[in-house]
Amino acid sequence: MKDLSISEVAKASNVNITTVRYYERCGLIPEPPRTESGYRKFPLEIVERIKFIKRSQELGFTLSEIKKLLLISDNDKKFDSEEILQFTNNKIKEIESKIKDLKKIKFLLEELSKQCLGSGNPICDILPLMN
Amino acid sequence: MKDLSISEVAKASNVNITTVRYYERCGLIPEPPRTESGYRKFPLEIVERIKFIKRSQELGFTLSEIKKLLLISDNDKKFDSEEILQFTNNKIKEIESKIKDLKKIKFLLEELSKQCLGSGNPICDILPLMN
DNA sequence: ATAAACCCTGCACCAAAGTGTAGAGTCAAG
DNA sequence: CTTGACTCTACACTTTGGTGCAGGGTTTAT
Repeated sequence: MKDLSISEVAKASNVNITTVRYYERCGLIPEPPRTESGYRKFPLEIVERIKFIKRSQELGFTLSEIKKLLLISDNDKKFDSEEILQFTNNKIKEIESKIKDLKKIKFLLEELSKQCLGSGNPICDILPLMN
Repeated sequence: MKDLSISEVAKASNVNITTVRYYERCGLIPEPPRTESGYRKFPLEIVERIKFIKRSQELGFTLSEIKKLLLISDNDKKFDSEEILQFTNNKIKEIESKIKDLKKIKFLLEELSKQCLGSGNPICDILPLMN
């Protein structure tokens, strides 16, 4: 198994090369080993990790939330069971509520789309959607 | 029906007062009428609109995406049916995919939570989650 | 009628999440 | 053995989404 250079990682995970270094600095990805001359060499799995980070961001999580989730999943010993349990249970509730609201927005979009097809006048009440 | 002052709006929608002005500047909420002396007076519905904006952000949408959605829902004449149809259909797909990935993360969290309870060693592979 | 509590504009500043640049070393192909 | 592509660090800059003044006018409660 060949390691990856930073630019290979960047290309494969579809982020900017400087973003990879930025994630390392922030502790979102572990510091990789280096070559003699100081070049980073990443294990293949890093690509999945970065994709996970990017996707989680698109789902509305901040880098610091994502970092905590990753550390927990890495089985970092910084956290005790109690804290993990609290974190995971909170996040689960948060996610359930996000799914609920995304479905509402989806419904709204479907209405808008329908009105567009059958040229009825759009009467789409977006506003009380989040209650 | 009494109108609302900017601070009433801010309090009711749980944002900073300056955020309300910011949203106005960005065109996310319409410019409200003013009193003689230049004070903004908002209709009650503005609160729902701002809540919708905040929530949509938490769901991973940017202000400019949210703006477009709101304009479309306002039946702004800037867009033709074709464009609306494209926009809504794309967003619907995006949302379906977000829901899918949120469910995956939820599953991961449930695994982590379980491992925490039954003190089995955590072997939770977060990384290939998004494929 | 005078504080306290509001509101206005304009501008500067802030944090998060990157991006770009300078200056220097490294590697690989011809 | 050098030219072009790649890497390094450090630091400055950018964009998005706001926040915080300063300096001024307004409203309300006593």
